[in-house]
Amino acid sequence: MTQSFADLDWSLVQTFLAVAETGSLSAAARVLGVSQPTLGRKVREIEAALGAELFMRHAKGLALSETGAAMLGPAQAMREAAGRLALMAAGEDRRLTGPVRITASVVVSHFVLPPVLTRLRREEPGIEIDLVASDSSENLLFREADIAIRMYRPGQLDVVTRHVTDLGMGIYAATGYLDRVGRPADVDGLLALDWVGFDRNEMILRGMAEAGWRVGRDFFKLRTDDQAAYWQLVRAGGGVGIMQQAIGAAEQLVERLVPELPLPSLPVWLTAHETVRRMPRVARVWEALVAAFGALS
Amino acid sequence: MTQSFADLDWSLVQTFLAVAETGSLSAAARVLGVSQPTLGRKVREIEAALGAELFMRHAKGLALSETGAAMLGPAQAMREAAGRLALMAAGEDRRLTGPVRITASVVVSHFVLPPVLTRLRREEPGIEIDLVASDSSENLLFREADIAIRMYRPGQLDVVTRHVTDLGMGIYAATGYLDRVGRPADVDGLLALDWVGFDRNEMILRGMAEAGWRVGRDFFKLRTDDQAAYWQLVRAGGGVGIMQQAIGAAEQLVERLVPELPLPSLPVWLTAHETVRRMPRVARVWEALVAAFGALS
DNA sequence: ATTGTGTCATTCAATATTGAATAGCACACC
DNA sequence: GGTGTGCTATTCAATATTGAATGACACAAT
Repeated sequence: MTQSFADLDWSLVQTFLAVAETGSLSAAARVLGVSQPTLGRKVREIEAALGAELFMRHAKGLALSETGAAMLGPAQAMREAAGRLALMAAGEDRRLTGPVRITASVVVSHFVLPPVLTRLRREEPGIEIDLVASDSSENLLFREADIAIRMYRPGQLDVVTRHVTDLGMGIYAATGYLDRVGRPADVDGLLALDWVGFDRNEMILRGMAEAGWRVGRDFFKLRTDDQAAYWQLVRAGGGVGIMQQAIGAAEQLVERLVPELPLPSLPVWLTAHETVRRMPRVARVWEALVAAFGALS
Repeated sequence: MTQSFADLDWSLVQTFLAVAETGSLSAAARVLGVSQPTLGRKVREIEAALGAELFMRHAKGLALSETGAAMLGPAQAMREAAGRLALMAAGEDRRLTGPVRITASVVVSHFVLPPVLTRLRREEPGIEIDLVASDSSENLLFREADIAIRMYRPGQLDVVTRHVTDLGMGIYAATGYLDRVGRPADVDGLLALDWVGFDRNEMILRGMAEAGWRVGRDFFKLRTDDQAAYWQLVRAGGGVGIMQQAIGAAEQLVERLVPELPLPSLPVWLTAHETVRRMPRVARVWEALVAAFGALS
């Protein structure tokens, strides 16, 4: 029997939102931690319940229909309310055990956090960590992450921020690349080399401007906003790039260029909603991150 | 593994709301159409997921804790958003088959609608009807009902209203009661009898005021706001009461008193959200109700 | 034309969830 | 004290749901 509108299962709306935002059942399944056939059934279920086609099926995923697009507003309003609800409950949660979700940039996730979190897991086996490697800004207000590690000071309301370190930066190029083009003796020689940069992300442009180098986007002949891909391009000899000293130093395939050149360092901020920050297990992870980043200075 | 806050199953919030508003697992189970053990498990599940105690258990049900009370706001915001979402989808639903939810007062539900809905079921077997007998005002904005039958013109925004009939009212008393106290010859004799009235509901007081009878709440020696109980009290000889003529006429155990006395009639309004009203199966039920109430005039 | 990739839809064994039945409790009524 | 009522918590057979495996499809790359 078809259920009434008033009886719509709200978890179906959750499913709808995930599929709408990822663009496919498979991707949404990965995000939600369920299987693709399960999501397929749930999408059909909400479409049947509402008597409306919310998605148009394609070989490479699902696109929102007009109806589906119209529903995004209220669906996102539900998520906002659900996040507020979770925040209220967080104030009551005194458990030291349970999950903590951390979001950090791809590079920090790959190179900085693994040893930190591994040690924390040994010290606090009751705390489970979800690490979300993402260069986008998660919304802490809605409990999409408990702690965010950022390279800028977030300006969101009601969040606690703490400056934990400044990451020293260095200029690197692959040994193979340098063997081929020669090692520059000065800044002019350095700037004449091929450079790897970001695409739309202006962080490097701003950093170079701060160092007094007026360059434009086309100065970089290889561009990507994916930070992991960025470093792989540099490692592979794609050109000169900028990376954290701790990461560059650990890499055998690259050489640091012109080490005496002062570069602006990269500030690292921990961020959390103040209610969430007070939860015992989040506070414990926060302390561990403060100590770990402090040791990097 | 304890799930993360971000992964909270929204149907658990739905459960929380139903239990919070009904005050017990058993009552909420009846409302939601699931079993009491199922709701018991789901309440424990959301409490575990949020790491907070939302309810205080009692022998006669569950009372909200402070945390639970604080969560009502965002939970109700979710329901509001879910209702808006359902309304948007309703505009797309062109099916003539499926469920339609009607809410009407207890008396109309008991005495007027059964033959109407029975005939409609024969004519449109693809339409399923949920009849909610309730004297409270459902919220049509949130799709808590598709069509409401009311004795007053609703003032809600975006709803379509239609005045379908005026119900003639009459004064009745049980034959047994009248045999015992005598049949009044005039209005003074009538007012000297015992009367059955409402408790907090002022509808009868207002009706009598309109008829020029200034009486107070204590004029009624038997009082209930439950309209079915009201009529049963009159039928059982509890005193004089006012009822729709169609209902009074069909009842063998009562007699109409002072038929020449003009009473204000009771207007009947059909109400539906305008988007919902356009859905084919809701439009069909609306037509059937218009025709049925029209035949009562 | 062939191959590889990522997608959705289907099947069915495995797993999870549900609800009937029941126990136990608190309270009101007699 | 005994009985009736309405509640929550527990057990376990019945039922529903899930996901592994698979087929089919569209598209890009070769």
